[in-house]
Amino acid sequence: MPQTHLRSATRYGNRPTMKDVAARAGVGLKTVSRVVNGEPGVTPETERRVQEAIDALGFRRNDSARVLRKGRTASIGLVLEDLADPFYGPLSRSVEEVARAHGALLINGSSAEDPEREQELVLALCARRVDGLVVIPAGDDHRYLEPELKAGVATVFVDRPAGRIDADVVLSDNFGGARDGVAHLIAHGHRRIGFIGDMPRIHTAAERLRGYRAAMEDAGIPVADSWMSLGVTDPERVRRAAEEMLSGPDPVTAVFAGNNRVTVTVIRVLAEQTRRVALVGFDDIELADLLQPGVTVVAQDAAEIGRTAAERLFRQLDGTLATPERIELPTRLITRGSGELPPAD
Amino acid sequence: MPQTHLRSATRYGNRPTMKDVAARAGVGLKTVSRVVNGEPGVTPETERRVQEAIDALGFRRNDSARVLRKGRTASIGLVLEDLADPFYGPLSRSVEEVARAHGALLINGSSAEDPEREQELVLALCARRVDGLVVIPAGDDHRYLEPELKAGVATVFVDRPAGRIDADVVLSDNFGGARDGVAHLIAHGHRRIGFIGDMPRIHTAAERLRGYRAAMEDAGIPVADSWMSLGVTDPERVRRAAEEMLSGPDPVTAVFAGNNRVTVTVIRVLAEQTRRVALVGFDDIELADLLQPGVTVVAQDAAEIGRTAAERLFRQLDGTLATPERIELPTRLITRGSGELPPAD
DNA sequence: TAGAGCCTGGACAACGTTGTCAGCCTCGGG
DNA sequence: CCCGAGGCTGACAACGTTGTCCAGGCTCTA
Repeated sequence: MPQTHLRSATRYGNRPTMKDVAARAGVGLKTVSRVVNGEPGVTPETERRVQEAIDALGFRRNDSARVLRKGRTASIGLVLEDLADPFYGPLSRSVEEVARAHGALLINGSSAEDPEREQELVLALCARRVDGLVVIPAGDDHRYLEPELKAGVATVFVDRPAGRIDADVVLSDNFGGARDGVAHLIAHGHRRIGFIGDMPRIHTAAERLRGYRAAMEDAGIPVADSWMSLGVTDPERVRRAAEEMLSGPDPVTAVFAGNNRVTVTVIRVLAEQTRRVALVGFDDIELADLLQPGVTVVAQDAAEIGRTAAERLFRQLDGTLATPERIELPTRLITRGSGELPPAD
Repeated sequence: MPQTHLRSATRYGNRPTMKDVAARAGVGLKTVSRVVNGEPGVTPETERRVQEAIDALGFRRNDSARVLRKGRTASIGLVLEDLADPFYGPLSRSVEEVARAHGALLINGSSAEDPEREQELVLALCARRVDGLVVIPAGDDHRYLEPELKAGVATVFVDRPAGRIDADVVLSDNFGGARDGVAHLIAHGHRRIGFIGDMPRIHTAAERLRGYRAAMEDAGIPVADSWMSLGVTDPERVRRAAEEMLSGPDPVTAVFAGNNRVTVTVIRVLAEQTRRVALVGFDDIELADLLQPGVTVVAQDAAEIGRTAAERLFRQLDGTLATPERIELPTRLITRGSGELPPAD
């Protein structure tokens, strides 16, 4: 009995289909479809019978089949670095809100900062025929997306620009934010200011470093190599880097931390110091105002970034958008104490 | 020209199909399918030709069609309360890790603690024919899931049990955790201990309240009504509640905070007090160790909860699982200072 | 050298839905 | 009373893929 075999091999649990509903209600297939989709042209009486059959059988429309027929999936993909990072929670949430407002579901995945995994994820999402993609890129070459773009998959990059393709990107003014943060320290009398950041191959890290250098140069302060630590990322190495620049021959009186994880580690190190060292961090951290002293930060608005990106995505889908653009959102310096400490030699 | 009209109405951007690839490679449709899926029985030479055509056309398999044919979607749904809540980031991430290990994608949505929205989301996921669901319930009646369960959708509830249906659930030992936390305060000499928690209709909140009462009763301490604040959830009201129990006629010397949001607000309130008030919070919070004093908490392992739930989900899908079970994970008391303060009257 | 068996490739149906179109039935007007 | 219009309804094909099954060509052995 090939029929039976086929069913057991390809299905598990037998879900009722429109055909089953039609049979039970004694109507045609298409009539069921009309009722399910709220299309006009069905007698109230017929509709009632169909609805009854639907409820009795526990019918649920199969959206895979629907998608196959209609072309659009009403779902968008979000590829980010790590959902466990507090920066991405609100971002993801705001993207979801916008998607919901457009009747779309959100599928997401974490790249774990691995370019290969990013590509794998993005292509899996494309295979699901998501209507659009919001990508926080891990890699720096996105030419693999060209066929998708050509096929009409709306795409917006977030936090960092796409590599080697022309696409929308929404990001913070990393350069300006870092420059302002460092300038803030300079304004409070600091001259020996340390910088701890991620690998400069990451766009945001490079921009923030550039901001640091610009602020120093604007103030006419030459930067010692020992003040900069680039590419350290795990807490242990950040800790060592911080300790070194605090105890070297030319010790810093203030530190600019390149991202939230670095900031947290630096706070721990500073808490152990007897000397009061000023600190400004990029990215806000929770409870920053409750620490002693409060932590001064350059804050990005993750929710706003996500919202902007998602809205742009749907405008691409509406077709009301023309050429790719780069949208830079301002950052905000939040003073809470740690950045206003005077230099202590 | 109905053909043209159909295409423009249902598709946007023309994606190549296996048929197109087959035509270009000069082979049959099924041969392309074999190459795409790595099935055996294709000459290396033929495979090369097919692969070339795939690359040239930028072909990407349409998983909607595949799903329609195969029955399984290799995707699971996660419905949680709010991705922006720091508890759910790690949870979501660990569910995703497990899904990835099983070759599945994760679709997620936030219910915003609204039962209707939860149902809407869950049903949308079912319409997508997700293979399984991990749900952090907002509502307390999940009978609407019965047809889905019967149809074989694997389902695991997290953090709170399902309402009115029999399903797997993975949660923390909320009762035991709260009891231990309060007992810890009692052990440090406190007798007037406040409790601030969410609405008792939420299972976790009710259990934690029960733990509080049990610890007090075990110690033979009668509880004054003015020590308990139930159902407050927004920061402003939590603040008022905390201030009241601190300044009443029978002021508390310690507070047990029922969840992380409450804890944060209580910390702010206590920081303004001259008197030293002890605090133990349910749920860990970031940087809790850097505050003065460090915040003692009853910690849940969000990642472990997510992992456990997801693994159980896939075991349901393997068919290696029989009856629904309730899995309770232990909590961990982390002492950091605030819970060890002596009573100060 | 013939027959058996294997390997490769392709034709075809089916998955569940929706768009198209044609047929039926009813109702109102001539 | 008949005809046309318009409202309901259902038959059918198509979306892109995969499972089944068969044909044809090859190799290997007796």
